[in-house]
Amino acid sequence: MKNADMAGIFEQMADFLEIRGENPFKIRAYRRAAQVIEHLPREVATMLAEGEDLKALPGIGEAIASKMAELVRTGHLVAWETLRDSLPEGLSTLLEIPGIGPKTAYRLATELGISSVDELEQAILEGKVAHLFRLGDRTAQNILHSIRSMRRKDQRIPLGQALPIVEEILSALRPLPGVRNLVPAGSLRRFRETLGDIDLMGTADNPEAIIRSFVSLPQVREVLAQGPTKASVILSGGLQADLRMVEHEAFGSLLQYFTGSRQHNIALRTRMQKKGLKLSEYGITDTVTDRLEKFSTEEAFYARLGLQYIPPEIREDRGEIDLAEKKAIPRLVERSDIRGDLHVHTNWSDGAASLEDMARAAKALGYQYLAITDHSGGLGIAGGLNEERLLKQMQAIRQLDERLEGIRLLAGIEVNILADGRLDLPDGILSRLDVVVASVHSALNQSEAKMTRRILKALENPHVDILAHPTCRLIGQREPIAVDLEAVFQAAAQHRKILEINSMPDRLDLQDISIYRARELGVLLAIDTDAHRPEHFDLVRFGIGMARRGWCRPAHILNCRPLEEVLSYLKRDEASRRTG
DNA sequence: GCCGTTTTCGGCCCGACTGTTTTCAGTCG
Repeated sequence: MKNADMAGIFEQMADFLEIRGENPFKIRAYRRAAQVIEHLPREVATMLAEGEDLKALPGIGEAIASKMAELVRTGHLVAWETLRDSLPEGLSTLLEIPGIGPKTAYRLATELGISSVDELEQAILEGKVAHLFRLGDRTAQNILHSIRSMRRKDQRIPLGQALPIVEEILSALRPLPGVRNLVPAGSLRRFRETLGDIDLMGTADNPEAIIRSFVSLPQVREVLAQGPTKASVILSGGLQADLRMVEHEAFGSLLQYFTGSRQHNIALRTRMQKKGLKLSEYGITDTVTDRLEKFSTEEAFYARLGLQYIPPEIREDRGEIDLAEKKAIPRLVERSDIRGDLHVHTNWSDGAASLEDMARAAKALGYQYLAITDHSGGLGIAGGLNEERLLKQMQAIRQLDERLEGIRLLAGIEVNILADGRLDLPDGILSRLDVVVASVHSALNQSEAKMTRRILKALENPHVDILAHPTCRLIGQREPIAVDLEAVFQAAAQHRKILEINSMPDRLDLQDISIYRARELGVLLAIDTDAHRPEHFDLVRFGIGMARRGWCRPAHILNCRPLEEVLSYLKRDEASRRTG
C-alpha cells in the first residue's frame, strides 16, 4: 500500500464520517492524518518495517496509527469498509462536484436515490432537485453549471502552464494607475507542482477600478462573481482565477492568509490562539482587548507572532513553525546561488541552438560553468551522439571553451541507461568526459524490482556522476516509473552520486518530498534545466522552487558551488571509486 | 481522533458568500 492510496482512504473516512454527522473534530483529525501521510517523505510500509513508531508523526495517534498498520499488514481497513457499506453508493462521486458537500450529497442519495453525476444532471433537468427542502431552483442551476464546467476541464494544471498565464495577467494589471501591490498567492506562490486555481492579491488606491479591469481582460471567458474588492473569473483555458484587493495597511496579513497552506495556517492559528491572539486576513486581534492590529508586510506579521519569517515554499505544517520560533529556519537556496548548469542540450542532438549560443546564454546569466550533455545515440533519440560524433563534439567544446572568456564549458553526455542497466556508450569514452549524466529513456514499464536493479547498476558505474530525472514522470501525461527510490537514494549516498532536480515544468523530477528525503540521507543534488534552447535556462526557477520545498540550502546543491569545487568533487569522486 | 510551558479532559482556525431563509445551514478557501 502506497502512501497516496492510504491518504485517499483516510480522506474518504473523513467524508463518510462527515456525511454521517459525526464529531467535526474527529473528521478534521482524519483529514489532517491524510495530509500528513500524503506528504511523508518515506513510505509508511518502510517505516513500519524499520520498527518506527507512527504515533510520533504529527496528527497521528493511537487509533489512526493502528489503522495505518492494518492497511499495511492486510491491505484492507475494516472500519472504512463498514462505513462505506453503511452509506448509499456513489456518494464520493457526488462530493467531487463543487458546491456539493456532505449534507447535500447525502440528501440527494437518500431522498432522490441519485448515485452518479449523470443521474444528478437528469434529476436537475427534471426539476426534482429544486423541490427538495432548502434547495431552490437557483441552487439546482448552480449545481448543473458546476457539473458542466467540471466536465470541461481537468482538475489541476501543471505549475509550468499556469505561471506564464499569471504573468501575462499581472503585467496587464500592474501598470494601471493606483496599483501598489499585485502578486500571486496560494499554491502558485508556494511552488506546488500543480494548481487548482490562481489566487492574486493586491492593493490599490482604487480597488474597484482594478477589479473592473481584471474582469474585462481578454483572457477572461466568464465572470463568476464580482464585488468591490473581489472577483472570480474563468480564463479561456478553463482555469479559475480570483483577485482580491485590500487596503494597503492589511496587505501583509492578506498575503499570508491566502498563501497558505491551509494546514500551515491552521497550525499557526491554533498555536496563537493559546497566546490570546486571533489571526485572520485582516490582521491580528488581541482577544483580551479586542483590538485589531494590521500589517502591511508578511515579515511584520510573522514578527508580531514572535516568529522568524517563513518562506512560502515550506509553509506546509511540517515543523517550520517550531523552527521559526527558535529562529532556526534554514537559509534556502535562491536563484542567485546557482553558478552553472550541468545538463543542457544543443543542436548536436535534439536541442534547438548551437553550442556557442547556449554557452553565451549561460554566460549572460553570470554562470561560471556549463556542462554540454547531449543525448547518446543508441536508442533512436533524435540525433543522439555515437562515439565518433561525441569525440568530435568534445573537440568542438574544448575549442569553444578556449575562445570564450568568463565561462568554463564542460564536456559531458546524457547517456542512456539500457534496459539491463548497462550504458549505451563504452567506459573508455565516458572516462574522458568532464561529467556524465545518466538517465532512463526506454523500457519504462519494467517491474519495480527490475527497474530498481537497472538504476542501481548504473549508479555503480564509476563514470556516472548524475542521475537525471530519476522517476521519468511527465506531469499529467506519464506516471513515474516503478522504482524503489529509497534504495536509489541509499545507493546514491553510498557511491557519492548526484541526483538531479530537473527543472522542466512538465517533469519537476525529483519532486519535493523525494528531494526532502534524499537530502535527509545525505545525497548531493543538482538543479538542472535540461535546456534545449537558450530560453530554457530561465526554467531553473522551477527547479529552485522544488528544491526549496525540499528544504535545500545551497550546500545541498552541487551547482551552487564554485567551478573548482565542482571539478574537484567530480574528480575526487573518481579517485575514491578507483581506490574503493 | 488528537493533544498538552494553563489541560490526560476538554478543548479543537477564521471568515465570506450563497441561497434560502425571517435567523441560518451549507460550502468553500
